Amino acid sequence: MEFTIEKKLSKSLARAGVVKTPHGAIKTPAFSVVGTKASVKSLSPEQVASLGAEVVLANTYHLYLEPGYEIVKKAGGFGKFMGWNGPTITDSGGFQVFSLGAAFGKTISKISKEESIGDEVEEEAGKLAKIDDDGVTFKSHIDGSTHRFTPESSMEIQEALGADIIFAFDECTTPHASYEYQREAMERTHRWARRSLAEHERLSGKRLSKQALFGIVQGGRYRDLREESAKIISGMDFDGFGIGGSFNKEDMYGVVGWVNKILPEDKPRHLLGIGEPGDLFGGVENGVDLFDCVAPTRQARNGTLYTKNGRINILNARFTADFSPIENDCGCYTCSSRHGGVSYTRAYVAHLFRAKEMFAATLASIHNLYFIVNLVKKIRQSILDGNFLEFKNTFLKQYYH
RNA sequence: GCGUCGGUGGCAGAGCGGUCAAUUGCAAUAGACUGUAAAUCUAUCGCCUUCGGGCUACGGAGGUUCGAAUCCUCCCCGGCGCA
Repeated sequence: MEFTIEKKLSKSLARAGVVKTPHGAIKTPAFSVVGTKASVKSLSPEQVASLGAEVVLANTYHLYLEPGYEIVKKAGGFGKFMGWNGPTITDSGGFQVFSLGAAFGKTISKISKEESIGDEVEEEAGKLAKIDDDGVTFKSHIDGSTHRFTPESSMEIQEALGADIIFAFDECTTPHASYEYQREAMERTHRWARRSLAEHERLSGKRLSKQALFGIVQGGRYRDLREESAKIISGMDFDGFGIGGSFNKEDMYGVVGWVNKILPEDKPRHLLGIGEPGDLFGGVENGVDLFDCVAPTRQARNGTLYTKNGRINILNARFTADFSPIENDCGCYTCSSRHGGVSYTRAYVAHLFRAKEMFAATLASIHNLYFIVNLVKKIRQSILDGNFLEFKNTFLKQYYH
């Protein structure tokens, strides 16, 4: 992997560049589509490509459970397995430490909107992930069977999955964890980062085209932890960096800025799991090159669609007889007239959702992914054109009016 | 005509003397979703409300009872059986 910066802005940390991978280039800033189980839910790889996506991210834990990493390895890696020829990324399974651990059975998100920080009572009962210093023991959410992930096994699996960019095994914490716990988890993530790096070297040292390994910065919402983590992870020989963990919604961009001021400028930074429209501007402005997020596809499947005037819920009664496209001047397949001279209408998409037709998910996902992927492309162009701030202000004013 | 079973909130369908404005599912109306445990989840879902409560309701009309969706009588409607 190779990273070059084409243009940097002087008034912010924003930059535009290119990440070159063995499977093609990613023009950054870029949004990586999420295809957790080697499938972007409800979309074919052709649809993913034609909406403009350049890179797909899959998940180590999920592919380890099914179909198993040996199968994916035999297939030639998850990209080849699913029929995606472009660049690929795998997450390490670190997010499942959170989602199957502290967050399991609860409504908490990695983004906190309240001030209820540090008041979470830790309960072990019911969790599917148990953390110790050496690794994490998971109970499969599919059949309850027990599995063990360590930094070493995550590297081994990710090597088999064959993505161009892989991540160090980390612990994603909840935003409700105390400062003491955030520190403990961060320090553990640092030790795991060293082990991930060492194992990756051992596994791929002999290979010519080794996978790029990104280290992950943690530290929750605390400035001293985030800066300490950025320094320590920067000091390791990673090819790029992930910014992970939990955030408080209102100070998320600030946290990203603290970290990116410390991370080496010449390596790409991936803001893990973030990607709602407003967040993309905040991320880019604070030095982020890569994003991935399930929000566009998950929300699409649940009827929430992005428009430049904000989100709409296509299931609302007011759309049942609305024969205009989801968004008038949108260039996506769903909104354009590429398929027989007419666009799909809000009324039709609403009907598909109400009738529980699978095609609803496809049309909605195409629209949302196009919206997000293209928004990041426009952000990139605005950096190159030198009008990032104007674009940001115009967009956000209209979107969050 | 006789017998029999049944008529419950938009639909299906529980309840069978009080704790019933009435279980549950669906539909409906909103909301949520940020490295996918998710084509999921949450709330509301008779009318009014100063959110304490008030009012009208289980085919219709009477009745029994302190109290009825629940028991009795008659009527209306539907299924089935016999004529």
